[in-house]
Amino acid sequence: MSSQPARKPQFRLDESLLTDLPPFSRLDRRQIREILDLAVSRRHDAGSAIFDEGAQAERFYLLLDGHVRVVRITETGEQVIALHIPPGQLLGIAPAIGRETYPATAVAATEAITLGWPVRLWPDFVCDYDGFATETYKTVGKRIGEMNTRIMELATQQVEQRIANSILRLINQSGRKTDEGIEIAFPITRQDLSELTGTTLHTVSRLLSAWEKQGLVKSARRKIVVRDAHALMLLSGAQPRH
DNA sequence: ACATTAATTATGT
DNA sequence: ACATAATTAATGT
Repeated sequence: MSSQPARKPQFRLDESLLTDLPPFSRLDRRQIREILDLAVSRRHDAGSAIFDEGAQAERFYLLLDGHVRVVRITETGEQVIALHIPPGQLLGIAPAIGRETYPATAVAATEAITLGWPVRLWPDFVCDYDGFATETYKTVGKRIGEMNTRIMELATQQVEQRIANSILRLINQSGRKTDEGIEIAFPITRQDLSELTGTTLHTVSRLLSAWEKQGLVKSARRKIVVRDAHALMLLSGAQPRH
């Protein structure tokens, strides 16, 4: 149930793991080697926490494989999902926003592989590695932007539109094409979707059932396939550009 | 226009 | 067999 202990890779990690990822794509082979040799790789079981809200931020991570959801818990024990992180992105980058503790909990949505570095290396990364700072601040900006629009949706849109919008974002960021349509690439429950959109799992269930009858989506346990993204867009209340 | 409650059924280990 | 997930209807705000 819990994750494996952190360890130095007993075999050298291959440089190709990082060369195509935006924060590192401007670096030469030698620099990537340095970075990999400083990293600790770690495997996380699905459902296990990678780090906890409020804990001292000791490391920042790169998600090599798998999907992660970032979650906050309210006083009353209810969960709210802040966002999902697809493979290839940084997470736990508390130092980037001037924090010493993690602002939220990161849970592996699937089995996940991370690379981790001590936060004290952050300043070195920022000044030694060309493009690292600008790229990471770009992703921070994107995430803030996404959370921002979700706040707007929560305040103004109806449940149906919020769910449609969330599903559309999920297939944009983590969609995988199948013969049936575009599938959300990690397991997601009605409960998850309700925690993402501020509603109940019952309402999500009813809506998905209705959409399924109309051929908009096809869903099974912990799985959602979008068959008609365009129709979902129409439901989402997005303004068609004139 | 939604939540809540509750009962029932399906699905994966 | 058991826990988790999903459906459905009825009722409440």
